Amino acid sequence: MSNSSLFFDKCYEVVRQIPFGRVTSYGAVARYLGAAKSARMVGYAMTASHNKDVPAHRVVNRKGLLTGKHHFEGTNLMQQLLESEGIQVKENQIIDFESVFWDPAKAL
DNA sequence: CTATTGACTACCG
DNA sequence: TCGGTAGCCAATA
Repeated sequence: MSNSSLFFDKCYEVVRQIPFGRVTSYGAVARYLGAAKSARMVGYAMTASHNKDVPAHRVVNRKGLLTGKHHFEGTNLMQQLLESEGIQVKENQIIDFESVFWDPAKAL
């Protein structure tokens, strides 16, 4: 059952609500959770999200850069997943990032 | 207990 | 425009 008292689990819930073909940033999630200064914690939570049903590949830094791709299997799995959703990625950076950006604060 | 590290972000020159 | 630095908070050694 959902222990939403944990900051990590809150991150998972938000990330899980990211619609198909959209992405968001660590800071956006952190800000939505009321911890704008804890963007690093969101990324830290993603490291532990391997066992959860969390589309961590849809979460990137505020520049649209795939900083966490090294945590996925292989070397380009994260990019491949994004491209599979219709998101163009070049040099570990999402193209037209603003267009695919999904803000939880606005959507929720 | 302190020090180091990290899937970040904002500020400064 | 761009690179470096500081602040941030939790986990790990």
